[in-house]
Amino acid sequence: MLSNPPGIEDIFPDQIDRWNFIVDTARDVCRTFNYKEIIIPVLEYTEVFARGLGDETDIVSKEMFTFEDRGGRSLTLRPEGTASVVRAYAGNGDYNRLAASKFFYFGPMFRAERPQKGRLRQFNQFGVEFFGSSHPYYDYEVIAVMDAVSKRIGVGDYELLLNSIGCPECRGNYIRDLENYYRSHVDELCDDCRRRLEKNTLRLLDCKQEGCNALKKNAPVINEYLCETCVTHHSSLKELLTGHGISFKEDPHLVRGLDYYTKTTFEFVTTKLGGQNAFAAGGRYDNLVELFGGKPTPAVGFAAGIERIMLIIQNERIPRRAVDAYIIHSGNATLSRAIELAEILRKNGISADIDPNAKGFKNQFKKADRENAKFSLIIGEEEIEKNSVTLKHMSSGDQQQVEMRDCVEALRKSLNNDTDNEQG
RNA sequence: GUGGGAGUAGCUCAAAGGUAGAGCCCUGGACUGUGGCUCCAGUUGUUGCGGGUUCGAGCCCCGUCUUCCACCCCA
Repeated sequence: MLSNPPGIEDIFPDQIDRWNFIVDTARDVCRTFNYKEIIIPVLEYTEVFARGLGDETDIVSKEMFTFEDRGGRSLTLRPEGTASVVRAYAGNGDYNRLAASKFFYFGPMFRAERPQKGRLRQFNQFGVEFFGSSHPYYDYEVIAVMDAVSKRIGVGDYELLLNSIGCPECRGNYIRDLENYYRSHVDELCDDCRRRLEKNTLRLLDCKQEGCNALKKNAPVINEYLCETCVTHHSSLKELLTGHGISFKEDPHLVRGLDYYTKTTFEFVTTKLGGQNAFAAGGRYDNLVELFGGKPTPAVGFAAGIERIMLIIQNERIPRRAVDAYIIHSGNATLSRAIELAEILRKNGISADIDPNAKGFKNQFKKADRENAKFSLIIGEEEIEKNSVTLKHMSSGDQQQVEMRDCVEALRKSLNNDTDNEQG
């Protein structure tokens, strides 16, 4: 038996209603904020990520699926979406000449990590990116999109963590002092943190080891280093969030794994994901478009993990999409009438299924039941003689015989009634 | 990449180194034109794969694959 590569999974139909519920909700929320869907490629030149995310980041240095094409150019399966959207935006005059552009996307991402709960090698993200203004309203807006998605999906008990990591200027001062502070305590650090000290000082604040955690208390805090512009931006954002009913928790230790962030960073976190806690994360990246060769364009966005949200709501009941009509026949002439009926129903937008091999009504009713069919339609010898069809409402068991030509109308009416009742 | 646990029927799980089992599911029957409930019967299988130890391995050993958990990191 062949198997999947590790961390690369199939999603079978029994999970699809849940999946679509998440995706449809996200898409609909984006629509209400006037974000436009963009489809970006899965493969990019490696340079897009190396330059965009930073050579020294973990993702680029050890987690990418990279290979050469036949011409010897290095290609990489995208590990995230933002770099691609920025690449696309920067290179497309139809959009980058506009005062503002608003995009969202869905799609699979690839990272060569060791799989565990909530962490796959191929996973799907839903992401939102805004280009064209440094106004804190847009930081608020993308956060509001994710907050609305979370609420509508029913992600319970989540928290929004918020921080500002400043602009390159004020952050530079901060990192220098942070580095000095930790350097003076280097013998108290764990091995990982000594490495972080050389590679990515900000990540020292993430360590969960006891010794390093203790050092955190007296470490310099980013807030005190932010320049006036960054401070103003951050407090405006906080006012907007508070003023519009989005609660958040300030976390001065919240840093992101990618180099491109400036000012705002945020994470939506929950305790339901095992060792992982974030199901969406993002921030502002005011310098990335320029880095990709575009004109300087402030931008802000986030990405959410669809599989992680699937895990969070795995015990919630999601309405199951079921076939409208299961057609039951008794072979021969009744089968060909049954097939005709299926065709008529389908052309009228009513979903219909049929099993040509089925023998016996009992057998077919069982299948209808298993398919969760709303109606069973019987076409047997008796119905053929009368040119009629018997409709059986499966949940109530009610049954009526109607003229063949009235079948579509009768079904349509009953299906609408059911929908109204469900909604009411 | 590091460290630990696990892998037996479609699923959830049993089986002191000595003949592979239960529940659910599935198939059929009781009920030949009526599903869900009940009862009865039946198939559940290369014990992940490959080696080794042993008279004998689902069980012990080695390797490998997959999976889970944690670390690293991240959605």
